[in-house]
Parts: sequence; structure tokens; C-alpha cells
Amino acid sequence: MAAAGESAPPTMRERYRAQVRHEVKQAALAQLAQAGPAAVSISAIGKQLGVSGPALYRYFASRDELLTELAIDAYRDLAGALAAASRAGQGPGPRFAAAARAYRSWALEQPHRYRLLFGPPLPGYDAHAQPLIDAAQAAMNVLLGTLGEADQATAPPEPLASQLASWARSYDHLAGPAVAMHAILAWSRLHGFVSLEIAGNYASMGLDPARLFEIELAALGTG
Amino acid sequence: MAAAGESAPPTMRERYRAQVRHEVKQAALAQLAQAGPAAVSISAIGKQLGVSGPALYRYFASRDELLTELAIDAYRDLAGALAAASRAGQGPGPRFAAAARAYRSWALEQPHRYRLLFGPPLPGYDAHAQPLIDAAQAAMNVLLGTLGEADQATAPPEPLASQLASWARSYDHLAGPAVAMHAILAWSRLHGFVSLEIAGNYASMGLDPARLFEIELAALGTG
DNA sequence: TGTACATCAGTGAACGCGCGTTCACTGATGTAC
DNA sequence: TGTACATCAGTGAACGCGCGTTCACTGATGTAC
Repeated sequence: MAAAGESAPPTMRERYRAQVRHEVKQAALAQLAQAGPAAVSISAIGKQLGVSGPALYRYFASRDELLTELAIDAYRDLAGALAAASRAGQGPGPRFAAAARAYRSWALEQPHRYRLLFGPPLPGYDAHAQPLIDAAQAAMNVLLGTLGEADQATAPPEPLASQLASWARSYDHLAGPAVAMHAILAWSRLHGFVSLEIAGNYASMGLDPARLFEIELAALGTG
Repeated sequence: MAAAGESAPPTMRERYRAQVRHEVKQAALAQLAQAGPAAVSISAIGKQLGVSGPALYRYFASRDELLTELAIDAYRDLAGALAAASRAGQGPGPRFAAAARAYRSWALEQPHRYRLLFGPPLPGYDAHAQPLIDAAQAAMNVLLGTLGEADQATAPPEPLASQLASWARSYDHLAGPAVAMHAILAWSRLHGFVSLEIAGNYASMGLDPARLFEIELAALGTG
């Protein structure tokens, strides 16, 4: 008998598989946190789970597939955190500020995952797979959504304006060029601040990153 | 025909050593450009130079020492580019803009070196050696120097103000807290923009990074 | 000037390590009759 | 209910690869007399 459709309730084996896949990912995240993406290794994960390395090939086709899943999970997680934070704010200004603080918090709490998403590409790993790009854009969409249309009406000059418009259009967003540009530049600044903070640059200068961030955040609203 | 600074003129062997060291670094930079810092390997460099791997231990005590020298060279190079650009500008505003453009240009021309300096730390490599920190601060000093003292007088609140003041003091800079903060936040934004551009994020959105940068640069002057 | 000597660049073998992935196989589990 | 069968998780060996580093050694080069 063939498995009739995918809507049937999961069998025991399916539930077991899902459970093991989850454990493998958890172990991979632990390695990611300890020694960076390059150190995520099939053998080491097997060792941590008390299982031989090749056993994991029952659950993931390759190391790359595993990394891709980790990245997609992380994007989804980040998008969720941004969305939850922005929902708590009233009006465009506070919504955006809340999302920006959530962006920083998420990155600080799990710097290894943040680096997986926004760090330099891994050698031999293709970061341009479509599911990855989709996941990244979903997170970006949340940021876009926190900015009200009326906000910051300085129109970008051509050809940027049309480039921005067609970018927003390309995934069904109604944002105008000015808002799109505002969102992108805000992201750029957020990324700059957060990646320097994660790397410990502010700490090694003896500066309080949280206070510095609040100042940058104030400028973000108006710049 | 001097170089009398270091007592005796270099012997032939000394000149040969310097030459080989230089070639090793060049080969290492080529690998850095092709496959990232993790791929810089003693064996591969030896192969590229037509020499066995262990031979290189005559010139560098270890792989880490080689990477450290590459980083220090890169910091010096970057600082030089910033200084040259800022010298060309008249007055604080244009000087800073010129330095910011030079920062971006330097990073775009040699993204692999930029990532070596500002990318995530390499596993097992200690990025906190004193010579490295000194070289980084020297580059930062140039950026600081492009900002005039009267510029952007919004004073940071405590305790940031005193943290900033003591940071500037810690390497003999006379900049006040407001200027120091301005420089640091400008660096943060520059880094954000440039690292996203290097990663290809703007390009994959269909945006023209050069035009976008000019807009961010205008905001940098006033934000 | 030629010769003896010290210096040092470079070699190849070796050590110990780790990796991703394939493959033939064992043994347990769920399923159909 | 018990039994035969198909499915599939997991094993250990193997392949081929690469790495940093140490070591005893060879052979060329520069130097002092």
C-alpha cells in the first residue's frame, strides 16, 4: 500500500525521524555556538549524539543541507521576533523602534546564528539557494512593514527610486521607494552596529553598547 | 643607498629572506581572496611557490603569525588610504566624506582583506594580540582626525560621555566626547553599509550600491 | 687566491588529527496476512 | 493469534582528502683566514 497523501497522521517512525532531526540540529547549533559554522561537522554531531557519523545521512542528505536548514530556521526565528516586537508598538515610530531593539536583542542572544545569516559566506557553501533567499526576504518584509507609508517622505533620486520600487514590487510589497530606502538603510545601520557589538568592538573601547545603541536608534528614526 | 636606520645594511641573505617573506604573503593573500581566511594554509602556499610546506617555517613561526602579519599589513594599508583621501579634502565635512568614500573603496577593492579585519573571528585564532589592536586603533585615529572639533556638538549623555572621553584619551587623542561618538557611529554605519555591499545584498536586490552609498553618506554628515 | 668552516634554506618522512561520503551489512521494528 | 516479510536505523570499514608541525638530514651559500 502506498502512503495515501501527506495528510495522514504521522506514524511512529515519522515522529521518531522528526525527533532525531531536531536533536541533530540542536547539536549542530551547539557546535555553531562554540566554534563557528566551519566547525559544524557530521562526525562531531554523531559523536555528541552517541551515534556513528554515517548514521546521520539517514536524516540529512549532506552537511550543506543541514546548514541550509539551520539558516532557514534562523531566518524564521528572527522574522518572528521582529514581528512580535513590532506588534507591541503603537504607530510607525514605536513599532520600528521596537523591531530595531528586537533585532539587536536577537543577535546578541544568539550571535552564532546571526553570523550564520549575515556573516561572510562559507567556503564551498552556496548561500544563494532559493529557499534561503525567500526566508531572508520574509524577515526583511517585517522590517518594511514597521515603517508607515507617510514616514520620511524624502524621495530618492532616479534611478534608485525605480530600483527600489521594483524591489518592493518583486515580493508584493506596497511600500513606496522612500519607505523602502528607509528600511534598507535602517537595516544597514542596524547590521553595522550589531555586528560590531557582537565582535566585541564597543566593549574593547570601554563603551556601553546598550546606551550607544539607544543614541543610534534615535538617529535612525530621523536620519 | 641607505636603510642605515637599522644599523648595518641588509646582507644578501637578509634581502632574500625579505623577498621570500613577501612572496609568501602574496600567495597567502591570493588564497584569502579565493577561499577565505580559513583556507589560508601553509601547505597550499608552499605548493603555489613550488616549495615544500615545512620550508615556510623558516620564514614564519606558525600559520597564526602569518595571518597576524596579513592583518597588520591590511590595517596599515587601510589607514594609509584613509589618510591620503582625507588629506585631499578641504575642511572637516569634505575631509570626512573623502575618508568615508576611501573606506568603501578600499573594502570593495579587497573584500577579502576587509573581511580578515572586520569579519568574524577565526576559530582558534587569537585576534586580541596587542599589535593587532594597535594597528586597528591607528586606522580608527585617522577617521577621528577627519572630524573637526566644532562639528556636531550634541553632547552624549552620561555615562557615555566619560567613557568616550577616556577612550579618546587612552590613545592620546584630543577629541571630545561628541566627536568621538560621531566617529564611532559613523564607523558603525560605514561598516554596516560596506559589509552588506560586499556580501552582495544590494546587488541581489537590484539596487545600485554606489548611489545608495551617496545617500547614506549625506545622512552621515548630518546624523 | 684558495680553502675550511659555519650558517641556513629546503627536503621528505612522519605524527596525529580531522573531514564528508559511500557501501555492504546487521539487527530491530512495524506491517500484512 | 502467530508468522513471514519488507522497511529502515545504525554499524564499521574504507576511500581520498587535507591540515599544522617536528625532525633528521642534504646541499648550497656566504664568510673568515
